[in-house]
Amino acid sequence: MRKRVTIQDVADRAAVGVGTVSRVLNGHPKVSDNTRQRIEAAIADLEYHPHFSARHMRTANSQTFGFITDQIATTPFAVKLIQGAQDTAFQNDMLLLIINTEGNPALEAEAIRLMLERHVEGIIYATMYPRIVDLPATVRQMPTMLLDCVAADGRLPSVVPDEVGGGYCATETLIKHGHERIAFINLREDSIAAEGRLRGYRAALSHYDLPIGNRYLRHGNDWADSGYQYAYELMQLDAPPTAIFCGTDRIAMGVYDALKEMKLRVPDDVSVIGFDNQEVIAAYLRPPLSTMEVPYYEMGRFAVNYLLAGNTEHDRDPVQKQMRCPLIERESVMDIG
Amino acid sequence: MRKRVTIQDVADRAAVGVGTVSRVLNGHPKVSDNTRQRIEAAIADLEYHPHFSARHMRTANSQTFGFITDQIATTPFAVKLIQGAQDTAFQNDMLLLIINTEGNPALEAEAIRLMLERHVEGIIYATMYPRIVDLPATVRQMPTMLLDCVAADGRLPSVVPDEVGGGYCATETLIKHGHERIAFINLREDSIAAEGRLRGYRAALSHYDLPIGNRYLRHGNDWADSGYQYAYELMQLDAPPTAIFCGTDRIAMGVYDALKEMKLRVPDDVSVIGFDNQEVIAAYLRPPLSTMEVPYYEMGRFAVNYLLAGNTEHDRDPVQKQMRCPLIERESVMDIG
DNA sequence: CATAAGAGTGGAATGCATTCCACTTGACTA
DNA sequence: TAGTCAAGTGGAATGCATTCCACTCTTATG
Repeated sequence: MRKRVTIQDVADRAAVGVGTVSRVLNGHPKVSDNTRQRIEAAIADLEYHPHFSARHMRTANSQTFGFITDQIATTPFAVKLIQGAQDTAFQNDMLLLIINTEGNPALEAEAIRLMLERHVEGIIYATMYPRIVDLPATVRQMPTMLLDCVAADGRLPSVVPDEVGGGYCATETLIKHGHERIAFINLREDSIAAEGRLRGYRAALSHYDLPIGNRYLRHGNDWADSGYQYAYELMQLDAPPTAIFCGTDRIAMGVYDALKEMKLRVPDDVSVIGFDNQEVIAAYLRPPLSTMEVPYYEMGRFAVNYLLAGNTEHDRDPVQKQMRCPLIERESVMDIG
Repeated sequence: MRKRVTIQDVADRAAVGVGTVSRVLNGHPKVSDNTRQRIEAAIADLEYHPHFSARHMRTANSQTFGFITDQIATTPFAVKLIQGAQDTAFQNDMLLLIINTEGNPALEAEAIRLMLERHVEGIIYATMYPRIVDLPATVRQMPTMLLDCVAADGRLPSVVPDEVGGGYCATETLIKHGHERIAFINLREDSIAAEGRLRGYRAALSHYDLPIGNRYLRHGNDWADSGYQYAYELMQLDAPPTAIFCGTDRIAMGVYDALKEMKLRVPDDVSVIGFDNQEVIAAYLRPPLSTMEVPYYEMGRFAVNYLLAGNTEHDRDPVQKQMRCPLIERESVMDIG
């Protein structure tokens, strides 16, 4: 193994001082063109690469963000969050150090410690569904951004999807297609997502002067089976709904199955709209499912950009960004009658 | 911002030399208990954290692996690969630096450069479906492991799923349930996965003395629509199959739809078996789909363990590990008749 | 023409943990 | 009792890029 090429070797070869090489490396202005070229040639000749750690002994920036997730495997959404963050970071010459803690507080503390030690320039803490988190106090030592969650004390900046807006938009879309009896099979009642989507559903009904009772409202468990079960239940009502808004695409999957068994066609007999835009489901259901997309990629992007912008006023009034959920139109919604 | 706590501060507080503190930090043996305790107390008091870069100036180990993926977002499998690698790394005090290159060669070279600069102790290069890759020569400078792909020249260690074994097992399972007319709707013909699964299918048929013509064989596009289309086609044959093995769970999703439309029940009329164990589909189809699982998590784990073991004989005969795909039994297969 | 102002450059000091040589002590051996 | 050895310890040297002060030329200014 041959010895490492250092900045001194480059300086020697180009017959300049190390300071000048460093200036070229870091794009400082006051270097003559002639010198710059000689140095660049030397760098290329020697295949010199700066030593990351040596560089960061003097400068604070590690060009690295930490990315902590509570659960990766359970949901496919994680990837988009990570990818949005990763792409944006990479475009800005930053790298992401990723640790998955499975929500285990001990691992979490350890993860933060390791990141602190490596002088990450900021930490993104992402959860796989919106919830309230309470992070170890150690994170306050550095810029931190919450992704898909909010701090218990509201003292950390965060990005979450605009659940209310999504629920509103889905419902309004159905209303604009002439539907008046719109059912909503929501996901687990005790989640932030469920609560927001429900608020949006009600707001839309009320805005268009439709009744907002609980007749057409159900709370499922976000899996397909509850969609299946409640679709049966709803369609057996005296005045069955003409449209069903589902809290997740998986619920919609169950709804499709039930409707098919009842010989009802989507969207001719019943319009269906989902939530999440979980590609593998929504795009391959027949007919393809119209659904609200949660902009995970953009959320990841936003988080990194925020950190990059260096808004580190931790304490007073950090951003609590709500990201709009766009409607992905496919073929499961049509005008009534 | 108060000044950084250094090892010197700790040494002063504990009234020892820096060398001794370093010894405690790194668990070297020759330190008296008394001294060790004083130093540990000082570390705790001062909230001292070693400076990663400084440490790393003298020692080669960066405690970091690089993880490069060609595509993250397109498939939900990525997460498992990442998680398996991440968990295993973390358990061994290593961190993962993750870069997603979307298969763009320029980004790939840049990613490798950045990782080289940071002195990662190894690189894992993961693709989202099994294929042959040709990596920039720069990776040969450090231990490298391929995940779900193989090197064009076979000179890098790799882990891939045992596609042949998976195809064999799926087919054999159906045979053992008494099926003799077993269709196979494979995925895109030109992929390594398709080829392997087909070989396994044929091997099983042949091993049990069943005809291995192409009558029941179709090549789809791995989406649901080809499953839908070919299921119709197959069931209209003179002697329709009694079981359908699908190259992906998405294909199985389409098959289910077609069978339902034809009023055929799964598994009573037709048994179905998938491939991939894509949870959101397989577990929520009705009935839940039996399918072959690709052990992504274990593959990630294997890759890290291999790197950890420090088997760096790049050149001569690197491992080409094939990971067994287990059968996940659900409810879509039953005895014939 | 003297001098001020810049441009360009060299290189010592710096940051922090590790390593290793040299040293002190106390215990044990002959 | 002198001599040997291991355990325990201190601290200077080290690794490498950045920073900043000091210095040398040019070029412009009065």
